[in-house]
Amino acid sequence: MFSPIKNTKVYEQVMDQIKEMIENGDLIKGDKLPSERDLVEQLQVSRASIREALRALEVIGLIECRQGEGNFIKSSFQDNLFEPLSIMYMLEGTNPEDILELRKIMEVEASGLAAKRITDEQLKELKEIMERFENCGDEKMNATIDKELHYKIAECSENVLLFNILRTVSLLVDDFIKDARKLIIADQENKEMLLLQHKEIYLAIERHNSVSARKAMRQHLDYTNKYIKLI
Amino acid sequence: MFSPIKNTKVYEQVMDQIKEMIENGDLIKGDKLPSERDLVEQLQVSRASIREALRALEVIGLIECRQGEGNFIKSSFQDNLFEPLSIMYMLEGTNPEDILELRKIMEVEASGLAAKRITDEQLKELKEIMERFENCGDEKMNATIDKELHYKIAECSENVLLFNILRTVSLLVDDFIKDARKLIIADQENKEMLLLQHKEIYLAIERHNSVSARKAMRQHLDYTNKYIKLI
DNA sequence: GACTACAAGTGGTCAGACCATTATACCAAT
DNA sequence: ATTGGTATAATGGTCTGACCACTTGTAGTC
Repeated sequence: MFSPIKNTKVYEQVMDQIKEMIENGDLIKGDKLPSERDLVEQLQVSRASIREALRALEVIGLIECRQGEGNFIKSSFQDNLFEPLSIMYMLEGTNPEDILELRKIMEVEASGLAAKRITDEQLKELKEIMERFENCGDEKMNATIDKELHYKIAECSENVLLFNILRTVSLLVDDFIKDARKLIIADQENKEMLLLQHKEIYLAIERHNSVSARKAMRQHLDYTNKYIKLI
Repeated sequence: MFSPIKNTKVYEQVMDQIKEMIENGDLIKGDKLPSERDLVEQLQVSRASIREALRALEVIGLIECRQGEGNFIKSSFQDNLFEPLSIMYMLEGTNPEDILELRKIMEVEASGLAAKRITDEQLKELKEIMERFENCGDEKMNATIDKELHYKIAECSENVLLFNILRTVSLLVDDFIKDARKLIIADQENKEMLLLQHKEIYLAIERHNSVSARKAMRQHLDYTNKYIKLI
């Protein structure tokens, strides 16, 4: 019958107005917001409220605050999801295997899409990463390149949303199972196995063979996931 | 050679301390934080800084602020991701089809997992929703039950992370293509088609047939996605 | 016993001050 | 002409103390 009264806080209204300007395109990536003191006059609220709103916009990844310079609309939104996802993971009583499962799902599909959509240009970049991967002795560097490779494949899926979420999920994996990667690579036999698996993925993508790419990625992640779970 | 000096702001330190207490389990779901004035004394900083930190924690979904009562650790984290994901979608120049594609990927896999893991109890609940879906004439109600069904299937995947992210992605879809669902349902022929498709999904899950469940869900989403893209 | 009115505690907002950092322009020394 | 210093203004960061708005509990009243 009745709907509850919503008590709109000032800082929420400030947030909304700024968000709206961004949605409307009045403010775009990299733009500088009016100074906090200007906003005080324009919006007729206290600076404290302005700042609370800005703080909120900052943590959701919309703006970037630089002391002495000003407040800016962020130009990269790649890491927005990490904080909230990390919190969800921590407090929702999540099974650690859930995250591996989720990553597998996304990575497999990303690989399939990449095989379909990758351009020659991107293929060259991917090949270059593969070569560095093969010729790399240092273990730490090896792990870095491994990440880079998966990252690149995800990017080639040409689905920004998938790419960014997958990236966030991978960060979570790294964060909570950070030692596993090293352990896997430390073993020489594994190392060769991994190299082989990556090669298969690469070749499938190169041939634009989506089915093979998904299969190769699935096998690869089944292998590494099994390893991680043992720890 | 050198690494940049990090200028740690006060509100960030406050955030970190509170987050740490939560990570350590000193504060758990539903707990009440000390009052802002208490925190001022304990942390020896101004209330403004405390409040900026609390605001930040609020928007990432960690705490809930209730005027007159206090600040509490949130007990549900289901909607944390929406804001940042929505922003990413808006500003990253995302192709609208990306989100449909992503939803399809996740929903198909969720359906497959649900077929594997669903309990008899959950099956009963799912069946009950299906029955309501069949016997429902009202279009608006129909859309609601449709959502409920997909939602339940995702839940039965027993992967909290997948469930929550899928839920968020679905919210995004609803938000940006909100009229499509009505249009689809408005057409009587479609309506029967959709009912049939849902039934197939349900039956596959009931038989714990993962492959069929994924296939049925994929066909269903191919159908609706095609419809949406026409608009 | 049920209702009312008040008081205490809490988050929400405001005003104004000062600190810390950055950018800029100008100047001096080389 | 380049480098380094200096003064200044603009901006974000922090602090203080006051008051408003809401929730809760309680003492008082009928």
